[in-house]
Amino acid sequence: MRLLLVEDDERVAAALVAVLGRHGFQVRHARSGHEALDALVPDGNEPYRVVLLDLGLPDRDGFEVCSRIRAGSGVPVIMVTARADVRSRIHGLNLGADDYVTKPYDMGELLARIHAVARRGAAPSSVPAPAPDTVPQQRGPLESRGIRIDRERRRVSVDGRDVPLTRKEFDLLALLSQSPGVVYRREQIFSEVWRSGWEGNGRTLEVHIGSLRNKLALPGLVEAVRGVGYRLIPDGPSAPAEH
Amino acid sequence: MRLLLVEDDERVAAALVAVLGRHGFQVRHARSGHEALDALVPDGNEPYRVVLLDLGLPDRDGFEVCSRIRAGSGVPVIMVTARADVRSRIHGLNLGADDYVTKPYDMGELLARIHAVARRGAAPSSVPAPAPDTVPQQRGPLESRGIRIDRERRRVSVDGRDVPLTRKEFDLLALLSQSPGVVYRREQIFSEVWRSGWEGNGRTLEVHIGSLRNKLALPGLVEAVRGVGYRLIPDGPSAPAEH
DNA sequence: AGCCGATCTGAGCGGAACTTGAGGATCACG
DNA sequence: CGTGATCCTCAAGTTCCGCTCAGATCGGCT
Repeated sequence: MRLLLVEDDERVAAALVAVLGRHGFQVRHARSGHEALDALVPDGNEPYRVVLLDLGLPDRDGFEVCSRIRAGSGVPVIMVTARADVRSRIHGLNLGADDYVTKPYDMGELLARIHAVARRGAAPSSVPAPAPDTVPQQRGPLESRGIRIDRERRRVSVDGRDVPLTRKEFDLLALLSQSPGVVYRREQIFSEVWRSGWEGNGRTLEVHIGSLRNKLALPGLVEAVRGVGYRLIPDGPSAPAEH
Repeated sequence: MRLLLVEDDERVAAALVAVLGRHGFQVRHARSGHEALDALVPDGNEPYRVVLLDLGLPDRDGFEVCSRIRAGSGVPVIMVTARADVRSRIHGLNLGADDYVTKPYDMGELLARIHAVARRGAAPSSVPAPAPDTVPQQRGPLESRGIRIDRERRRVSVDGRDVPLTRKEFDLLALLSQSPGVVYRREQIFSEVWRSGWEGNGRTLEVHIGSLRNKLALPGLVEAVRGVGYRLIPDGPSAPAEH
């Protein structure tokens, strides 16, 4: 059974490869997200049954790698990370991870979880051939429509103008901008931007969306999807053709 | 989306039913393993997408219920229990559970995990009745007849043209397109697209089908099956038999 | 404590989405 | 063919949901 291990720490990787090997896995070790994505393109070989995604500290990248993997393949992903906070867990799972394991973990349990997702199997290799135009996944500062998002500095600028945002406004924008075009449902937004388990009682979300909108001053950027949630309209002509 | 909750504590169950209901699940509550197994035998209704298995202290029984469920059905199971020790975790996962969550848990995380296993979907049930409808579950964008359904973005396009749909219209199309050719019965449609088992009194369903049809402008795509429900006519020349 | 910005809540508005009802079309079956 | 059941269309209601504004509350800072 082939397994793809994504791990940037050589020593951890070596240990894992050894253990997994002893348990019957044929492990391919990728040192970076980029290498992992390369390894996942179908090459006629037996496909990977599981991806073990363990990016050390730059977890932001880990999340991104996860959603990119998910965008291009149906292979099950287990995120393994030191970030144990609930927000990160939820975020990882919502991004498409099948399981989320925090360090330190028990090796036996990890093995059991690997088997669990492996036996559940890959989704119908999501898009066999045709997926030309999909996945404009965002990396680094989002640069579209003149918007620049600096996640580390928590800074946003539009056409060079610096736009000061409050915490919630920024988190909201950061979340939505992760995958421009995809609809984030209300519950998902609440669970990721607010403390989890919190049910938005009043008009909280709408108000923040509102203020985000007029601070950015980019009409049509943040679109409400009635009864579902919100999304960002990506660059191009989204063709707001009416019925 | 139907969900089976197995929980022997009434109060815990009530709370969970409430929360899950608010998050769009149609929850059936089973008080015992026996009841759960009963509930799982196929009865023509929409099948359960996830089982939440939460047997309080008599965990021994919990394990047994899990493996019995697994023996008879491919439905994903999440074990929720107070037993946090590694041995139990491993045991549960090896018995066929898809995830193992220990109390106390974060509600948001539980929801995320439910969604994770639900989107991975049921494995072909090992034992039960002849699975005639091999349900070619659609994962990536559906591409057939020039119609493209992007569930993440909630976008539908026909021959490249973007077709804006309302919520019900989209949900309807998304449901029917899950298994093109298979007839969805009215009650089934109502229980999936509308909340809670509510028998559509008026001509609601027909109206929505109607507007879906002329928005898509693909004559013959959505077919009514008299007295039963609706279905999508798949690509091929399934029956050019004119009369 | 007192200030000030950020966040939350509630009411009202407007419009999109949904529902309902009636009449006409179509189908299955005798 | 005739008839009843079922489905489709159209044009009202009616509900629901997102937007805005204004005031209340929270929380960090001096």
